[in-house]
Amino acid sequence: MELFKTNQLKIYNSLSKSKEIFKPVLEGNVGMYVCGPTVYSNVHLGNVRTFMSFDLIFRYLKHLGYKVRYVRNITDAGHLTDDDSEDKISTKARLEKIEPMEVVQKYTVDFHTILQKLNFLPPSIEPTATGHIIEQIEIIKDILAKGMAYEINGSVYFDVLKYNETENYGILSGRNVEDTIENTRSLDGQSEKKNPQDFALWKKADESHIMRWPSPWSDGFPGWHLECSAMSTKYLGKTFDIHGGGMDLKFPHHECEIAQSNVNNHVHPVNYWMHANMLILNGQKMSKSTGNYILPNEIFTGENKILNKPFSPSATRFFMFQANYRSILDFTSAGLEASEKGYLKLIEAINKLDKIEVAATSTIDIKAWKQKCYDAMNDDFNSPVLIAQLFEAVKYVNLLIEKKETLTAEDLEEFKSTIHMFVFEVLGLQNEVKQNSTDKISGVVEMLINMRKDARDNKDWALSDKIRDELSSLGIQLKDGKEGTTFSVN
RNA sequence: GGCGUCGUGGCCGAGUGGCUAGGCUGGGCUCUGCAAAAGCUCCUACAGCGGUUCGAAUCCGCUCGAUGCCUCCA
Repeated sequence: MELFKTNQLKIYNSLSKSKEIFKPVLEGNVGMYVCGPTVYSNVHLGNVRTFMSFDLIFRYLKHLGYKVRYVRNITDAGHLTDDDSEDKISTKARLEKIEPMEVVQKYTVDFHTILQKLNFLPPSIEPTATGHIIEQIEIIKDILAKGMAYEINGSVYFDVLKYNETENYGILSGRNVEDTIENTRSLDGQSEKKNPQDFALWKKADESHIMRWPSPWSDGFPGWHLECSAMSTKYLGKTFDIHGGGMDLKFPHHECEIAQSNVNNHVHPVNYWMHANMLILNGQKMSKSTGNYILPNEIFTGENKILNKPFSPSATRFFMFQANYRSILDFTSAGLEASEKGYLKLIEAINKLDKIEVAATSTIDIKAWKQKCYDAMNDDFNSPVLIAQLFEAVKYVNLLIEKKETLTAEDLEEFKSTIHMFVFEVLGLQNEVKQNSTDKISGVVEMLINMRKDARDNKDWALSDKIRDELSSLGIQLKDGKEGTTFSVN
C-alpha cells in the first residue's frame, strides 16, 4: 500500500495562511509548479534555497508514493527591467554584446551545474518561456475577448481595476487595489497603461529589441507573469495541486497568475500555494552593490570574502535543511561550520551501521522512532525536526555498537533502511565521507592501526602516539573504542 | 506609508495554551596509558510593556527592531 494512504500530510497554504490537510486533485497524483530562474545571470543563492526546499518537497511526495509531475520553468524572455520597457535577457545580451540565446544558454548551464552539485533531482518538465509563445498569445486573445485586457500601441495590458470589480485582486497577498492606487500616485505618468497597477501581457518591441515574436498586436514579447500561467495550465491543468516560489514572488507575480487564470479558465489555478522564505547573509540582505553577496559556487571553492573556509554541497544542503523553509535563514560561516560538524557526525554514524550486531531482543522502539521521523515530515515538511530525530538515531547507533542497547535482526534492518531512506532519498544528502576513503587507504590505515596496537600492547606510547599524530596531520583521525580502533577521514 | 513574514538560551534553530526539540560552543563526570571518539550531565531561553486565562514563548493589543513586496536586485 502506498505510504500516502497511511500518512496524513499537512501543508501550510499561503492562501489560507494555515496548515491544511493535503488532498490532491487526483488521488495518488500531484501536480507541482515552481517558478524557476530568470537566466540572465548566475543563479542567486537565495533562489537556490527556494528550489532546494521544493526539491525536498518533491522528494518526500515521491517517497510517499505519489506520482508527481514537477514543472519548474526557465524564464528566458519576458522578465522586464526596472524601466519596464526592456527584457532582462535582452539587456544583458546588449551589455555583453552577445546573442540573447547565448545569455540564456550560459546561465542555464550555470544553473544546472550548481543544482547538480547540490544533488537536486531534475524536475519532470523544465519548460521555457520562449518555447511557449503560441500558448501565451492564445491566453492573451482569450483575456482580450473577455474584456479584461486592452491594447495600446501594440502592447496589451491586463485591466486590474476592472478585474477587481468582480474578483479579488489581492486574494493571495492581502493587498487591496485602492491602497495600491494611493501608493503609486506619486509615480510619474509616463506609462501608457490606464492604471499603474495594470500589468503587461504583451509588450511591443522597439526597433533595437532583438528578442521578438509576431503577434496579432505587434512584433514583441510576452509579459513575465503570463509564461507561468501558460505553462502550468498546459502541463498541469486548469487547477493543480501545489504552486511554489520564493516569498518575494507572492506579489505581484503570483497575484497576477491568479488573475490571469481566473479570467482565462474561470477557476482559481492552485489549491496549495507554498512560499519559501528569504535567505540573508550575515544578518543582512544579500546585495551585489554592498558586497554582501556570494555565488553558490564560491561556497564550494572557498573563493569568497564571506566564509572562513569552503563548504561541501552536502554540508550546505544540511545547513539549509536545519531551518524550516518558511523561516528566514541567516547564512553565516559559524552556522555552516556547526552544520558541517553535525553532518559529518551523522554520516560517520551511518558508515558504522554495519558494525551493529543482531541480538535476541530489542531495547529501542524503532517503530516509534520511525514514526516520529514521518510525523516531522508530514507536518509541513519540518526538516529540522526530522534532523533532530536523525541525531537520536546517531545516539542509538553508538549505543548499539557499544552493546548498551540491542536490536533484533528485523528491527535492525528497519532501522538501517529508515536512516538510509531519510538521509539519502528524502534529504538528498550524499555520503561524502565514504567517497573520500577508498579501500586502498583503508587497507593502509588498518595496517598502521595494527602496528599501533602492537606498540600499545608493549606500552610503547612514543611509537603509538607518533602513528596517531602523523595520521592526524594527514587528516585521518583514530578513535579508540571498546571494540577496537576505527578511523575517519576529514 | 500600505500589505506580509518574523524577533527563542553564548551561537544556529524546532516548538501555537500546561508535558519546556536538536545541532554547535563551553564546564563537569565515566571510559582511556594519555588524547580523541563515545556515553552521562550542567549552563534553561522565549524583544519590551500591557491584557485574556487556573495557567502563555504559544492567544489579543501596543511599542521597538529585523526582513520581504509595493520600485531593478530571488
